[in-house]
Amino acid sequence: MAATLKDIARQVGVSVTTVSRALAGYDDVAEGTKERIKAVASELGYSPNIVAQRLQKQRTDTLGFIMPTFGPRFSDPFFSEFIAGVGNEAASHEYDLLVSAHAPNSAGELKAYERAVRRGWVDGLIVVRTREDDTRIQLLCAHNFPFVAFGRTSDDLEFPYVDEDSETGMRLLVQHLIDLGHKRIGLIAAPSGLMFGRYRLQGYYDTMRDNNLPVQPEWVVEGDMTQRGGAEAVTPLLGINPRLTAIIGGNDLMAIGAINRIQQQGLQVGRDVAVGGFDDIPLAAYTSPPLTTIHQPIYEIGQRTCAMLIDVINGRAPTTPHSLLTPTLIIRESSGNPI
Amino acid sequence: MAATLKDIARQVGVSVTTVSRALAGYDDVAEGTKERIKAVASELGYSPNIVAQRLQKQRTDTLGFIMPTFGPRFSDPFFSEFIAGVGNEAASHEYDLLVSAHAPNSAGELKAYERAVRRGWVDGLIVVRTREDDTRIQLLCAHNFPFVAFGRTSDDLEFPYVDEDSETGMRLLVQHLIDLGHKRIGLIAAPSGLMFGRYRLQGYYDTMRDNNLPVQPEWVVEGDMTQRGGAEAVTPLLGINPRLTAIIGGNDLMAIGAINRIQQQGLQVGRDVAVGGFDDIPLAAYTSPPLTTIHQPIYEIGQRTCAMLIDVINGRAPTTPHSLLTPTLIIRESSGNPI
DNA sequence: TTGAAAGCGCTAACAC
DNA sequence: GTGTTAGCGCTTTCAA
Repeated sequence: MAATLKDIARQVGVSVTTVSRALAGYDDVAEGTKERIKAVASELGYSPNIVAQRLQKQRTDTLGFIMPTFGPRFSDPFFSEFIAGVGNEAASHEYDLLVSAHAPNSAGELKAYERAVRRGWVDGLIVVRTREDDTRIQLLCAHNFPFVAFGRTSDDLEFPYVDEDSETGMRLLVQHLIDLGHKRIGLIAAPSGLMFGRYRLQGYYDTMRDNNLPVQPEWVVEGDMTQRGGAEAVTPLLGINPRLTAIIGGNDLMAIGAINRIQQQGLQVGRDVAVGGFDDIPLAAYTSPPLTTIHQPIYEIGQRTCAMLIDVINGRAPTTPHSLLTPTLIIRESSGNPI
Repeated sequence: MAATLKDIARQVGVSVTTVSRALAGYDDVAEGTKERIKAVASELGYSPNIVAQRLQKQRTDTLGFIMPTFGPRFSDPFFSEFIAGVGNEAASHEYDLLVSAHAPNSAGELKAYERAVRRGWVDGLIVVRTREDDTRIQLLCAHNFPFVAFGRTSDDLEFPYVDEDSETGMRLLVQHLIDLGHKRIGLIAAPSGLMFGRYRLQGYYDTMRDNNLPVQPEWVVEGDMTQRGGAEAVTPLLGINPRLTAIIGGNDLMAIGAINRIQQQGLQVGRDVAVGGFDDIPLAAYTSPPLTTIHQPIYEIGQRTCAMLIDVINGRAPTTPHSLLTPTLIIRESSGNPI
């Protein structure tokens, strides 16, 4: 099959060692030999066997990413953009990216992490969608395994992370709605246990309180982060009397589901009910009406997380082990005019 | 760091070979020895070094997937769902999935394929979004490297693929619109060069012709597969006089962009202009109005492609080396009522 | 300037 | 039953 150092050595008539050194560009190889070796190497279409290199170097130059995915028909734009960011950054440092998927909190998920830690198939891991009491992170910390998280946790473990300031993001959005005159604002929250959901929830409560707007418990409903979940969650919210004048989706997907259901009920989004989202997925600009939302630079976050991980792996202390990005408010039509 | 066979061997007082065999479950190891070895192994938290195993076995148990992605802010639901399908199938066969991303037709892309072929870091590759005159496939065929494509090509190379029957899919959609009374139907086509775009285009032309409906050249405009592309492409289409009564997006993303732009022009989708898409991404059911489209089971396609690749790698001839899936028409509101 | 030898961790053919 | 030996392809001392 593929040519090896041995093949080249035989053909040129030198030792494997010399070939290795010639190709590695050491300058203790005679010019002539080097030339011949290089010629034969390219003639044979040689490239080093990466597995052998890795065994010898005792590192894999591979990063792992275990996607926490619900069900099969899963299609969260977050992941494709995040992977693109991580992947491109990894590639630019000559790292590969190993991807797998497991349902969050499942036995399979934790096993995948354990295997990653023990079997030395990746040099480090990227963890996303952190959870309160996150067993993945506890495991990684306990084993002192290199990783960087996108998101924080509630316990007091010390680890490097990148996160967006969801709380501030949500404050921007809620305040925007309040400034438009809304007082009864509902929220479709992320499933409890997810850290970012918690921050978003906090931002919602705090902003309402700061504006002296009491929140009724039934104004907050949990959704499963999908359009369908958003649509289903909005039904009870619309049944509330007096009617809510605004509804926030804990992410854009749920906001889009909510818009759909609101319209099905014969109400007009942006006039009868204002809607806001969170994430600013590419589609958000193209819904009808276009979605007011909070923008997070997912692609850049992916890059940054990846760069940080590579630093960690190479024993370089990241310049900023905890980086918190401030999201921005994108006002479109779904939040409507002042009332 | 991680425990090795040698560590266990030393501690138990046997040879590395015996340990290897005991752990592999061979029955030519004395019960007592086996017991002790297993005990020490688990005590030490041993798991085999995967890189060493791979070097020795001369296979990586890893599949490669190089995503053809345009620009950074890229977020095609197709990919996340496809990866999930491939990844889960791979995992169930104990294969890993290595993912990277390159712009289609870029130099970097082809290099990535060359490296994959030469460096033995993956046992096989998955190729998607096949193109006419596809250099990736030519390369893979020339090197006899195991791969399976999602999509066909225009040349007569023989290779295993899974594909959806885009032509039939498009026929279903166009006929549906014609049955509703439409005669002037525009199309936002996929970029030329993409095989699936070609089939879809063909399905469009054929169905129009079969219904004796002449097509004006300006009815067909190319878009770049994104919402933005769809929105931009729709502008010239709307300028046509007499106005088109229906517009088809070459994929759902473009259809969604088209809907957006049509509405911005003050026209009502499903009444003034019917719109159809292609793919049935999860969001399609939640646009306003919900999108009439052609459903393809991306997740299953991913699984199937992956399963086929694993067969190929293991020298099993796939039962069906060319599998063509028939898509189905999903009628929602964007195509409107009969006119 | 070059080569022999060892070793990364594992498996397997072949003795004992 | 168990150990010895060799080898996967590569890098890296250390001697020549």
